[in-house]
Amino acid sequence: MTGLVDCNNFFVSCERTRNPALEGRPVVVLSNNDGCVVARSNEAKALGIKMGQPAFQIRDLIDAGAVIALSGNHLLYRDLSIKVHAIFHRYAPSAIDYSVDEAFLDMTGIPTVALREIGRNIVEACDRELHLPVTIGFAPTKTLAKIVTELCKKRGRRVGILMSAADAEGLLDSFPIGELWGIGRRLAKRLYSSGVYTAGDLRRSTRSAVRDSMGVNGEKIWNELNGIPCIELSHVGRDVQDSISETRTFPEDVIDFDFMRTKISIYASSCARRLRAMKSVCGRVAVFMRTNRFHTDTPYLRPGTEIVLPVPSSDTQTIVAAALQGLRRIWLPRVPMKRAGVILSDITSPEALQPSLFDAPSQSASTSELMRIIDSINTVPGAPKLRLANQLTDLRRPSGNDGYSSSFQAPREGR
DNA sequence: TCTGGGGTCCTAGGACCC
DNA sequence: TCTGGGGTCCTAGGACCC
Repeated sequence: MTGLVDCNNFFVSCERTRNPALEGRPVVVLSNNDGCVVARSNEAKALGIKMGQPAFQIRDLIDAGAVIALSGNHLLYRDLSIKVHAIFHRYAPSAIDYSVDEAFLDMTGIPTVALREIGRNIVEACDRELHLPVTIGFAPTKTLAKIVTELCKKRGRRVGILMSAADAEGLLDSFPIGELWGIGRRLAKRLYSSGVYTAGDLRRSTRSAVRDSMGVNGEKIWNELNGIPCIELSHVGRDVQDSISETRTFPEDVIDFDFMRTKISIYASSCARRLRAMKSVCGRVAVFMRTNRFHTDTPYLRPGTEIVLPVPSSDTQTIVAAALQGLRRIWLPRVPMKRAGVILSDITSPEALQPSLFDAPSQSASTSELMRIIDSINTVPGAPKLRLANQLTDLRRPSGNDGYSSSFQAPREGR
């Protein structure tokens, strides 16, 4: 058996731990730039507010006080995420952290009576210690556990158990295909057109038909619905990630190269700092820009490129230089850009590094020491105390919500 | 007028190897 | 005129998740 434990309306619940007045009221948490809804209380869901809905579409409700809209406080969410996962691990013999607010629990060999007991203990501990509501579903596979948890939430229950896939018939027929784990908007649309509307419909399809139309992932979902566990979470709990990125949508379109260069430099150095925190190096630095995809009167452009470093590195100066080299390559004069970002990939540990036969190692002992000292000074969250000079152009122009002071008066380039 | 951010995985096609 | 087969690796794009 597998358990899935999931925090209810996580970001909203986090806010409620700090402000009990939010209890029982329609609350949403908004994304960067207060752009769209990324978390909703049950009361907000009841008003018909959708996940990802643009904030301007519910502006009237907010202004009228019918909905409380909060900007995200991600330091708080991270802190509570760590604490709630610690509770999951305390009560489950083996837990795999799956997301900021979810974990899968390995319940192999646990008797049914103990399942319910463990489930209740976790729910009560999260309530008592953190005031965070959680829901738990147990089932023979991860996909079925996901379904059980979702149905529990809809029915206001906190613990649910599905002993075998054979018992799932009615459950699956009531579960819309578009809400199934692994089925997104595109696949759902295709499935509707072939007459598959529920998880039950999918399970009654033949394995080969599912394989042909949905590939290996579809086949895995089909297996899991039939009680055959086959989804491995290879990427979770891994010590190094595949990629590190920092990307932003700007409040206003950007045409100014200096402004864009400043932003790319800031994103790249932030990625480099996170890379060093993982004690890793990267071999590739990608940079991209996007025009506004909602403007139908102009073409949607998304130039991007990738720089391969001669020697993998975690040095801020090396990574920023590569990102800016990429930016110069893809820059389009006079084309307004709405979004941009930096992605580091080909991440390895420096010990595993194969040094180049002919080139001098790019990361000397002295730059490593410099980075160590800079990181130790920049430990406080928010705007770093020490940064590269090319991040110090005038930021009075559109700045986005990245923690950097917009009133900072800085020397122009060359000083 | 206003529309998020950080990830992973799969697939198809091209380049290349022996 | 006729021109192999079995692979790997890389990349871009698409799809998905929370």
